[in-house]
Amino acid sequence: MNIRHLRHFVVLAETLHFGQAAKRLHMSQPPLSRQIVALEEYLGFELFQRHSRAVSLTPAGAGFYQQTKRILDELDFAVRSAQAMARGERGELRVGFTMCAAWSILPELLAVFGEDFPDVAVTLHETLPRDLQGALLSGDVDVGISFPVDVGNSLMYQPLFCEPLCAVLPAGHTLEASESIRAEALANDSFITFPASTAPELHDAVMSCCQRAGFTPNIHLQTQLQQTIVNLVARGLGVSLVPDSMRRMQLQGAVFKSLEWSPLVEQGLFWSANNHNPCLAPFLQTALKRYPQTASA
Amino acid sequence: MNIRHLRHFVVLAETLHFGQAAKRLHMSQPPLSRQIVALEEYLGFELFQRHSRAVSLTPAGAGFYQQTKRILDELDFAVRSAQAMARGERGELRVGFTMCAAWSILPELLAVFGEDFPDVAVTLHETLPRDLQGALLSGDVDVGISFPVDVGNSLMYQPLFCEPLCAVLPAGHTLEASESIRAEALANDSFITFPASTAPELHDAVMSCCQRAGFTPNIHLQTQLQQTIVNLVARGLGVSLVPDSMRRMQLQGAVFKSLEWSPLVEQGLFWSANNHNPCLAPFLQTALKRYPQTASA
DNA sequence: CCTATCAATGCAAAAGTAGCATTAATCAAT
DNA sequence: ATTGATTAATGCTACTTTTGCATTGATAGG
Repeated sequence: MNIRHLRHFVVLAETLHFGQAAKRLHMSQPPLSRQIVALEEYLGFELFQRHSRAVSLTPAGAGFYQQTKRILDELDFAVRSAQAMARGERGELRVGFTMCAAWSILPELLAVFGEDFPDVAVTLHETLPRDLQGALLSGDVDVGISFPVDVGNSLMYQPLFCEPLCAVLPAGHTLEASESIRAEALANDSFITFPASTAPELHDAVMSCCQRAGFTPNIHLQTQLQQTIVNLVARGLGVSLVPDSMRRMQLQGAVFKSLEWSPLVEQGLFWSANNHNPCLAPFLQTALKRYPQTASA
Repeated sequence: MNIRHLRHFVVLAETLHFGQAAKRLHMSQPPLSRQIVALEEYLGFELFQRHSRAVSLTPAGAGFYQQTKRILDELDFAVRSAQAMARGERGELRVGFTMCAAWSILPELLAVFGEDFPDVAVTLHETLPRDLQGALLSGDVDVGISFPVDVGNSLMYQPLFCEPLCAVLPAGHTLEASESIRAEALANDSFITFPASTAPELHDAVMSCCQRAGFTPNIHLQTQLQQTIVNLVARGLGVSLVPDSMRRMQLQGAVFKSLEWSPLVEQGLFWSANNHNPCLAPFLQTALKRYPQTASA
């Protein structure tokens, strides 16, 4: 039994005329007759009743027609669906990201990707920057969004987005009224930061910002997440320099101030060169389309 | 694309080893390789990743595997189901029957048939004896259960069951206490009968019963159905002779009495010789098995 | 560096499938 | 009743596909 046999059978069942069915199948009538006979012999029962001048379905043939038509449709759908999966237009994509990405580019990336590829199911995984590399290499996630971290040779990186730092102060701070401030003005404040190992690149940016302003920050408290830092600042426990996108976190008691000068902090996409999830390429492409890279580092 | 391609693909997707898959498919390894390549070329994407020493499914291949496996299972089921339909073990059977059959052999026939052929959906159609022939010839029903009526040449008949008549009297009738009665005793009662055209054979039986007893029944009321006759008798409107199986109609006010002599009334199966419903033969066979015919007219 | 394992390829035989021409059967119109 | 037209089946040959055997190519492990 062949798919062709079945397709021929379906057409014949619909036309009930060997000649016309053969025409619709772009073949001559004799082979169609033979195909049907062969199918009947394989199945072990008659599909059609050959009356003198007319052809009609037997009851079993009619039942088989309904099933066969449905199954052929499902097969066609399965083929198209698998082809879409191969093109990455359909499937699953697991995205690992840092909290900072969640406050900056992640929502926009997901919105744009979801518009272009509505049939890709995206699973989100909050990840600390230092865990991202392992998650990518072990295959737990397909793509990561984070500050640049040390990449092994099988990990790829594509920068997407740069933003300055901004200062976050507790309400009532002497600088609350200023439009924008200089980092120097915070030289005597107590700082809330995070361990260098959590996000080296961002840590470097904060430190270089202070160094350029001629002071070493007076570190009072350390935590992991930027959003925790903002929370602590809001409770009056110190000041900090955080990525500008953290402004979106509108928290009573926390005031964000632009810096007159700040290094740029970069975020981008990481992925494993060994990952063959076909949804990965479309995601990278969509991300680049949304955040075009003018030739820079 | 061929069903064989798909079956080969499914086995390979399960073994992930060309050699073992080929063995399970009772073929050698090279044609299997070629089949898979051909399938991949037809589909337009890779189903498997060929690593140095291992074979693994691509994401699209994994999706296609699930669909394909399900579809092949459905196809196998459709084939078996259609084969069962061709054998008459599955399908639909429309049974036309008279009210008298409903009171006598129909329930037993349906019970026996339902046990042997649980997957045949039986549709019941109450029919007046005179309408049965038309329903059979037009294909509205597949088989009829009735008294023998005039059969055309394309209508087949198989007798199944014979039963005597019995008398039905209103409660309080002078014969109420008798164990069994002679028809002569009803010579002066007013009779409730039915038109000869409704069921000629049964009508003949009633008339011949009275004739043999030496009287012509004094017909007071006529209706179509035996059950209506019994109802009218129960309301004291007369007496009647009805098939013995009508005793099952236990109606207050109606008393059934055996006759010391009665002609036998026959019921049997009718069907059209042109009807090719495969469920018909199993039904006839089951009926004959339940009501075996000792060689008689 | 060699060997074992596994998938791919070359090639010839076999099987299956197609089309053309023709036959067989039956209905419709003389 | 006879003829003609229509429709499905059959005979036959050419072509395509599929198979198995033998072999090659590639790679991981000893």
